Parts: sequence; C-alpha cells; structure tokens
Amino acid sequence: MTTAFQIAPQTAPQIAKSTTAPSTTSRILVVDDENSISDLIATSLRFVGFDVRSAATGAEALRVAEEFKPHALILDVMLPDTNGFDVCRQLRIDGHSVGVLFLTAKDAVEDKIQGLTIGGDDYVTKPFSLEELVARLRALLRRIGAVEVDVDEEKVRFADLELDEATHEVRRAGHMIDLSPTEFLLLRYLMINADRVVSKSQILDHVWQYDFRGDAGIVETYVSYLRKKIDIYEPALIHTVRGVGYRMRMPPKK
Amino acid sequence: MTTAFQIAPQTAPQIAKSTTAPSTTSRILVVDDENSISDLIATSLRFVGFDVRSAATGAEALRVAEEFKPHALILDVMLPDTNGFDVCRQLRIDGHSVGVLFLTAKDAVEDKIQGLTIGGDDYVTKPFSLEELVARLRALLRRIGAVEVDVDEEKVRFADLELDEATHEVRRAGHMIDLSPTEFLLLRYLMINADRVVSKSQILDHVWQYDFRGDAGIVETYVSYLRKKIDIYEPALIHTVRGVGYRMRMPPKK
DNA sequence: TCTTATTCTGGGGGTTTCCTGAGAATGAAG
DNA sequence: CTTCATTCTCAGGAAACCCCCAGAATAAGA
Repeated sequence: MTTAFQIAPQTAPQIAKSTTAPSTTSRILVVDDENSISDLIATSLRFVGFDVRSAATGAEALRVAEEFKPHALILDVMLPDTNGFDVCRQLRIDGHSVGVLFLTAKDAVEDKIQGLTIGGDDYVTKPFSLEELVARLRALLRRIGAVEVDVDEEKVRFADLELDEATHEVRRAGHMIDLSPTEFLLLRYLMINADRVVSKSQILDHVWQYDFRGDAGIVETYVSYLRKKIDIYEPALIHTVRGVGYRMRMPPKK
Repeated sequence: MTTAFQIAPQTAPQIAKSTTAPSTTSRILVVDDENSISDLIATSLRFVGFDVRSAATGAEALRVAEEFKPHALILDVMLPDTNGFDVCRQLRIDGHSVGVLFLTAKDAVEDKIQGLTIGGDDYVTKPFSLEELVARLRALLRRIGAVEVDVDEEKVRFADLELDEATHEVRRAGHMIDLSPTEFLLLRYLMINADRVVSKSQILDHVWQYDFRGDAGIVETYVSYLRKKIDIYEPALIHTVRGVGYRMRMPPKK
C-alpha cells in the first residue's frame, strides 16, 4: 500500500481574508535569524492583510523599527547578536509602544521565559502552527489597543455556529460544544474560509505545526471528530468536495 | 509549559474601574538602578493604566519629579548615589506631596523600615510579585487620597464570591474562607480576569515573585488548594481549559 | 455493474497534561 | 528550641489528546 507523503508547500495561501481583515492594517515586524521561519511568517501575515517587514538581527530590528514604527513585533528570543529581551527593552526605551509576541523553543530554560507575558505580551513556542500564531497576534493587538474592536468582533460566526476567540468557547444553536485545541483551530480555519473549498494540504499547513511530517490522513480524522461534535445538529455544515478538500457551507436548498 | 491563548491580564477590569472612579490617571515615578527591575515594573504599571516614568539614580529622580509631578514613587532604598530615604526627604522638602512605595531587600535593616507607614507610605520587599506590588500601590494611592474611592470599590466580586482587598477577607455565599497569602493573590488574579482564560505562564508572571525558578506545576497545586476551599460550594467556578489555562466563570448554562 | 480511488471512522497505543497527596524546606510565632 | 502555617517539589495515577492504522463506506469512472 502506498502512503502519500504530502508535504505541502509552505506558501500555501490562506484564501479568504476579507472577513477578518483588520480595518486598519497593522504593521508587524518579524525578527528571526532563520530565513525559512521569518519568510513563512511574513508571507502568511501579508496574506492575512498585515503590513510586514522582517529583520534577522537585533540591531537590524532596532533600525527597521525606527522608521517602520510597527504596532507589534514577532521576536525570536534567540538572536545572533543579542536576545529578544534586550531588543524589546531598547525599543520601549526609545518610546515605541509595541506589543511583542516572543518566539521560543519548546524546551527553553524556564528562566528564559520568565516575565514574557507582562505588559500584554505573549509568547509562542516553536514549532507553531500558523493559525495559532495569527490568532495570538490578533489577541495581542487587541489587548494593547493597536486595533479597536467591539466585543462582538472577537467572535467568528457562520450559520448557527459561534466561535469565541477570547474564551475558546464554541456554540451551535446555543449549545456549548467542547473542543480540543486542535479541533478548535481546525474549526476556526474552516469557518474563516466558509463557503470556500480548502484542501487538506492547506489545512495541514495552517492548522498543524510547520514541521509536521505526517500525511494528510490526520485531517480526515479531525474532520471526523468535528462532525461528531458539531454536525450532530441539522443541517450538516462541513461538506467534503471529493478529490479537492472540504468546505463549510449551508447545504443547498433543494 | 505550554502554549496558551492569552487574554488580557488586568486590562479589562482595570479599564472598567477607571471609568467609574479615577478621573485622572495617576502618575507614577519608578526609581531603581537595575534596568530589568524598573522595566518590569514600568511595563506592568503602564499596562494597568498608569502614567509611568522611570529614573535610575536619586539625582535623576529629583529632576524628573520636578516636572513630572508624580502622585507616587516606587523607590528602591538602595541607590547608587544616595538612598531612597534621602530622596524621599528631599522631595518633601521641595514641597511635593507624594506617596512612596519603597523597595527593599528582604534582609534590610529593620529600623530603617520602621515608621515608613506613618506618612501613608509603604514598602515591598524584593523579590516581589507584580500582583502584590500593584495591589500595594493602589492601596497607597487610596490612602494618600490621590484617587477617591468609595468603600465598596475595595472589594472584588464574582458570582457569590467576594474578596475584600482591604481586610484580606474572602467569602463565598456568605461563608468566610481562610486563604494563605499566595492563595489570596491567585484567587484575586483569577477574579480580576473572570471570564477570560489565563495561562499558567501569566499566572506565574503575575502572582509569583519575579525570580521564581520553579515550573508551572506549582500553579496546578495552588489551583487545587483553591478548589478545595472555594469550589466545595456549588457551582464550581474555577475551570480548567486543557492546553490553555484556567478560567473563572459561571458554569455554562445547560 | 465492477473496479478503483478516496474518504470515513472506530480502535489502539503512546504521549502529554492535569490533579492530588505526601513530605521536605522555609520562615514566622510562641 | 519547638510548633505551626505556608510554600514548594515530586511522583503516581487518571484523563485527555494526538496520531496512525486498517477495515468499512462512498463516490467516480470504466
């Protein structure tokens, strides 16, 4: 038997964006010395509607920030010249009021990740999934007030489905539905791209960690999980487009 | 330690409060020669809604105070040029009526600290936790009348829980509950962020001393303690959001 | 209809996360 | 010094989670 190893292209774009695109385009500065990572992030963020610049070193970051005036930084704590904390400190001394989303290795020493959540900041461990990164970035921007949002805007809706990004709650027709983190991200991705077909590769690229090497079969499994939780109600919203992917939509009235 | 969706620490309730009482945001001057400390404090205070400036020496503090006219100082007693007491004395000679929150090492000489509280001042020993620092600062501002508050505002409430900041008393449905200091801070943090998910990292960063080197497991332990004291009553209010953090809320209806 | 590719789903194993109890360290109080 | 409260560490077990597999079901094409 043949198992298809699908390593989807990292540039796979998130198609629909107009729905959640920020009203004012926020400027984001990505700082990471690994080009593959910063490109991945930058490309993805651009697609989602952000204004993005990147830097590979702390010094460069400060230079770019000076004239770019970003609303937020995505900042690797491990940099060739300095560490992320010093960059952050220097920036704030210089009077920039930026939010910082730190990138840290999963196994980072405890004392390295101390105090990262102070001042509205947050951190994400590598490897991450793009969906998660973007979600956290949005939350950060809201928190520091870089973009103004009314309470209702923290929710994603489709049909009688309602997904609250702040509380991680999902309801269908008012019923609370309990989802695991991965299920939550998957559902969110489907809802954001509602009425569009998304391929399994796309889903893999956005919902799973960027170093995930398994095959796309896992997506089937998780779609199955989701259906058992949200499509036990009528009508079914998750539809498969054979040979192409999945699509969330209201069933066509026959 | 894991990923965590992160929602605003103290911002929401803070903002909510500021609509009711403090007509003017209080100005705070932070004086400490250790950059990491003063940054930590400044960042945190700014986020909570204060107007903050910092200084690294006594001389600089006096200079900045001259034009900044702070309502309160957070002042390290150990400074490179002088000590905090002299700075304080000088300030008052110059006619400023400020409250002072001294920062002192744990093993500071007792008699130096004696009598600090007479002028409405207070002190906090290093290392401290941000929750405690902010709580003490607020108390100080209230005491010196920099902000006017009605009595009821010293209490934090959620559901049938009531936490009195002034007396350190906690009640659930009228029953007095006895909490240790750490338990109290933890509960307070959870209540202030009620209805939001807070990660273990956030809790660690805010409730524990900034130099704590243990792992986040201790948060689990303390949540466990808290539950045994406050969630023996129905309904349970502390909920865990697996892979994300904890959340205080009324159980979902139905 | 028959064949084949594709998708669905239940089951199982390995891992992670969480909860809790027990006991050691610390520090304050008597 | 002794006692007690508090804090912290550690470890076992339970539960949740994630991933893969393999057979069943389904749709498409011959």
